[in-house]
Amino acid sequence: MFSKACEYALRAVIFIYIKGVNGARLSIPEIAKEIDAPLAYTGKILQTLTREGVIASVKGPNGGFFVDPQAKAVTLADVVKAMYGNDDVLHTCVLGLKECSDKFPCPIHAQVKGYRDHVRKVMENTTIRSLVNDLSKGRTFLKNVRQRKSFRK
Amino acid sequence: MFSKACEYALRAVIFIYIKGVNGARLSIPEIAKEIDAPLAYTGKILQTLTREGVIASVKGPNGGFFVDPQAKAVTLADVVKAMYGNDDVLHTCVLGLKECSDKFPCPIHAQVKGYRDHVRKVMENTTIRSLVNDLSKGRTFLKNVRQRKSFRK
DNA sequence: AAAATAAAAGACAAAATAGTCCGATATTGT
DNA sequence: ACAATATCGGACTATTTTGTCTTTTATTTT
Repeated sequence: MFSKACEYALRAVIFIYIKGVNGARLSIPEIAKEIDAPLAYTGKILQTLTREGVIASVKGPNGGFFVDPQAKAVTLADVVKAMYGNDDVLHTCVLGLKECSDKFPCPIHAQVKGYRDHVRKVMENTTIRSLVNDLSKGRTFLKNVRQRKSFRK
Repeated sequence: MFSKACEYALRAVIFIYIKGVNGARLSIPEIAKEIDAPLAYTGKILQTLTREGVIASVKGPNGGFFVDPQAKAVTLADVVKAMYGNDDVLHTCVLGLKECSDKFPCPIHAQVKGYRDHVRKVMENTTIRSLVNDLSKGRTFLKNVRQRKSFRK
């Protein structure tokens, strides 16, 4: 659905909101490790997110990435837009038709339209902040837990 | 959502089912033009679809691509599988987690799960044949109609 | 002020995807 | 049998995406 870069971006921003809400600053290595993404590539992505105002950063010792306390609420769609430059990906037709719409539907428009609209609304209406609670309580997860072969008791 | 190759493939197969149901054979140029895709690339894709048994073909004069009358019903998911070699794309997590599931959900799993499953079911349960009627009656479309500037009356 | 630290910036490199081209092969009509 | 036609198969090119590396710049600590 989304590019790797966008997936990493979403995971990174969510992570920063968990650990960085109190103003704490997160380094590239910390973030890359937590979201299970390549280190240098994660740096590139964080750079883009900062430039686009999704997160904030400071250089130097004790620097890193954090949540700008006076920025307005960031949604999942905001992250997507920051990474692609637009939110076309939330609107595109499954068959790739540029003009697919209710009035000019592709053969499976009726069947999937509801889904696409729903996902778009979820992305537009879900703030990153709203995801933090479940995550920090361990009800949702940001990366795959390695399955252990067995436990010694 | 899908690769360009997969989009072309879906459009191509649907078209072949419209024009080729009575055993008529469609050439690469005819198909490429109708689905608005690059000629040679369309050839490549049709080759794959034929190899995978989604459609049939004969070489030589009056040859081309057609619907094998004794093949079992082809679904949208069959086309997707033919192009990717699997149907992973119908199962993947929005955030790119390999193990995302009800028991081990990503932060937005709950919000999008129902609809992802819906799309998968649509793809698996919708046969190409079932799309033909609306299409040939002009209720759905396979390519963008160029908008004319004006009509002379 | 100097040293240390961490992100920013930009040039590269690798891999995947998209797309082209051409010779070989199969089929049909004459 | 021969010529014409259309897909098949594979090599090749182009573009985009993914990822790395090195230098510069900003900030903080000593």
